[in-house]
Amino acid sequence: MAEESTTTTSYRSEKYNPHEIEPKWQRAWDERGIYSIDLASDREKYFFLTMYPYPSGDLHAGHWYAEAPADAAARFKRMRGYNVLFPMGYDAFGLPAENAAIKHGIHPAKWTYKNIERMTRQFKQMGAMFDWSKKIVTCDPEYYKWNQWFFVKMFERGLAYRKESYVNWDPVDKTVLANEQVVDGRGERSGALIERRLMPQWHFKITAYSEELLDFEKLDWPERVKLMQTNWIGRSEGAEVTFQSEEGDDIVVFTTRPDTLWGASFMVLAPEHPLVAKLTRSEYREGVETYVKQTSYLSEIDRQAETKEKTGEFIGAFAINPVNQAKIPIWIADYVMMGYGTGAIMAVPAHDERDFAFARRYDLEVIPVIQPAGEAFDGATMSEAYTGDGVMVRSGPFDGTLAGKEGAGEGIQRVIDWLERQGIGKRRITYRLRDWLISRQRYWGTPIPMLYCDHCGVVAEKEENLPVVLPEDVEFLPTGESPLNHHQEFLNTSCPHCGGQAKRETDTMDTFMDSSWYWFRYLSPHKNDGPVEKDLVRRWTPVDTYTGGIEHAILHLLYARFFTKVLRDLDLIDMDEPFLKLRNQGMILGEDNEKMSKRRGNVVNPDDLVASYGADTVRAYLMFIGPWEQGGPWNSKGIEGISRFLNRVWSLVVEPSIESGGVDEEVCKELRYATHLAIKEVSKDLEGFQFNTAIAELMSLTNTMMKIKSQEVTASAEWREAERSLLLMLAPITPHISEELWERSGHRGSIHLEAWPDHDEEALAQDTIQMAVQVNGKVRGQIHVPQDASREAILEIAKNERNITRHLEGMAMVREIVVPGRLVNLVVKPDKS
RNA sequence: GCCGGGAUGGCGGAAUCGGUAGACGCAACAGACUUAAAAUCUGUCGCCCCUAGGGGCGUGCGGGUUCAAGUCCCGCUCCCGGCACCA
Repeated sequence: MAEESTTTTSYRSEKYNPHEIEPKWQRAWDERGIYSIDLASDREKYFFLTMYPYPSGDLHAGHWYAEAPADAAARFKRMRGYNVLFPMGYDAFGLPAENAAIKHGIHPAKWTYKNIERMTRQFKQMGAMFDWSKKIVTCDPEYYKWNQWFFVKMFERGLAYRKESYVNWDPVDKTVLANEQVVDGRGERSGALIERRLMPQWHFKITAYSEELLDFEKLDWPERVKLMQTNWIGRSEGAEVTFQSEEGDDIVVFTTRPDTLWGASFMVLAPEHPLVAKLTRSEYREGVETYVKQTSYLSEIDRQAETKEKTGEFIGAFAINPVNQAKIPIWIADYVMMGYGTGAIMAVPAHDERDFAFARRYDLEVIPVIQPAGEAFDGATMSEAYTGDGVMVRSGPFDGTLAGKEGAGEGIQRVIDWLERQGIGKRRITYRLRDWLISRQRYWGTPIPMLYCDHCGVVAEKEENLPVVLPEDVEFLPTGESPLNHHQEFLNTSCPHCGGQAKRETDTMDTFMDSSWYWFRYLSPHKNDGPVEKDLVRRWTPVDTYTGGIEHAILHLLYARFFTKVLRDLDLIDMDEPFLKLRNQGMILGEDNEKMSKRRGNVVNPDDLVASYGADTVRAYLMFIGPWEQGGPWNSKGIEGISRFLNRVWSLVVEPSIESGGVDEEVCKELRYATHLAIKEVSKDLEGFQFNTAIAELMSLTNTMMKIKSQEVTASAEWREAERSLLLMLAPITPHISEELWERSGHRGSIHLEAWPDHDEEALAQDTIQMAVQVNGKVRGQIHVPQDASREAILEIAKNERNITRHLEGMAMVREIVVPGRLVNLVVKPDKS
């Protein structure tokens, strides 16, 4: 840096130099420990949580966008007097580490910890107030031990179980993939066509909590997130009805439209339905088996992709409709899913679009049984299914009953009651939600602490033997197969019950397990006699505010809610919900308004930005760009504006005023008004995560101060108040420059330990107010009236305004509207007299 | 297909218990400072008409309610997100 020949002998440079002050204050804060939290303090707690990142290796613009504004919001809470816990950690298990191992021959652990170190350093450059003494790293045995402990507890309670399940199998990488890792039917990594395979897999019984998970009563969450979860859980009310095959086998179907039972003209079973093999007649067996085989090859994704054409196969058998003894053909078709309801449906083509399409394709009967007024359906000529309300017809005892899903639900309820009385059906609620498949055929994850003993069967590892440590001396095969399958020492062990030979489970847990309870662990990251510290949990949770990306609206947030309820039922905690308030930030886009990607070359690198502008400018610009929930495109010119703003604040405080203008009482009063208006607005904005408007307000206050700055004014109490307030309000947003200027303007102690300023409503009272005057709804002039002017007085002044008088000429008054503090509207019409 | 969210200057965005549209910033233009440029400061800045005082139009499109509509209602268009044969 070039030496400037300044006249001052001071050690400090008079120009704003973030590269000098930012590292200086980061060190000072660290040394003084101003952000280390006392969890036992009596002050009111506030748990501010942001979603911990995956340690990919570099803090990118998206991380900054997620964390810097969250840091500002957390700092604001702290200045408001709360004892704020704002922790950070790493979601450190997962596929990329394993891929790096296969590709570059570096061990996942080494790769991960190296990344964590680098990212932590980058986080510190941001100037965030994370208390790093609470850091957790999920791939550390002291963390994942408790994943295993929970797993065993859940196994003991029947909440973790093993069953055959269809999975996305990547034949090249020889592993199961999550649905998100399958793109257009191909493996994300290998590009291979994904197959559907039936494999024994561990599951968590999240469906046991379906109903409770639909209750968002206590939560201040975005509507769309609640809605997405509600849709995902997919509750449907209806009935189970038992049909019978001609041979007397019970075939149970689920329907939400029992009022259409009399219109069932065929039945469809899922190809995997257990009765298919038994019911199929020999002359149809070949066709049916071919069809079943075909569908089994299709992954669920392929099966869903073919939404247009419905296919199926008649199995040669018939079922008896219990409501009218009608004999209807039984088909199999892949549009019926084994995983939902009972895997069997009664098909009512007249009143269901899918059944209708199927019926027309295979020329099956269509029997209308719901008839809206003024129409007469004919099954043979109907061109589409009728799904609306109407009167039941051809429905035996129910003819004439109003039925349907929309308004008149009466028919449905009455039919269900009747079915129950007849003993052929019962009321039933089904959910779309499936149990959580937690097995992953991977290395870099928490080992599932289960064993397979020749004598005792499936047994859980003993608590004192936990953690089941992931062996480090493994060899990664280019096939992508988990090295645990070949690690003899890990694989072969003894049964904790009988002591005999046993094999370990080699699957590891889905990483969503780690993130389902991590926030509890921040309270006692190194506790070794239990997963959580009960006293601290009672005192500090639930989390008051949780922030993160909308992409976790369903999975992570639903799993975390489920886990909280499980922990409650295990008597570990006493709350129902983990996160009281949720806010989602949007996505920061490239300058071309597209998602940032290396391929597009529109990536902005925060390290470079910090190098040219300093962290404070980057923080503030990310907050200024637009509404936080909305995200938006980066603008390399836009950040210049913030840079200018901070330079203006700097010179406002540091540079002496050369002008002299005399103290004007009016000017001081206006300054006080501007200060208190800013305090009021900025407080409101930060409370509501409106960082962009908060900064706009601070800019306005700065502009006002710049305009009136003079030797005399800067000596006034109003100026000192304005300057002090400005710095205090900037502190959460731009912590370094605020601290530096706080010190330079003669304050002692850290600004970050100061209280947030309060506004004085009296300072906002004005003697005269400006009002717009409209004539017939168009603004024609402005008037100034005393604060307490009466309606009559206001009208008097309005009518005498020059331009208004002109517009009133030759007009007759129809109506006079006065909106206090806002405007006057004079409604007139041409005077005919 | 179904369910959400959105559309405001050249650009990012303000303003929604209906009450002066365009705060704040970017870009642009003009001026001051400078030999010059950069930086900085001052001013202009929705479109159109007008010599001025002013006036017309304007928040995706078409209607409506109202003294008053970016905001409420009805009908569309386009964009973004979620779910996708869930019986």
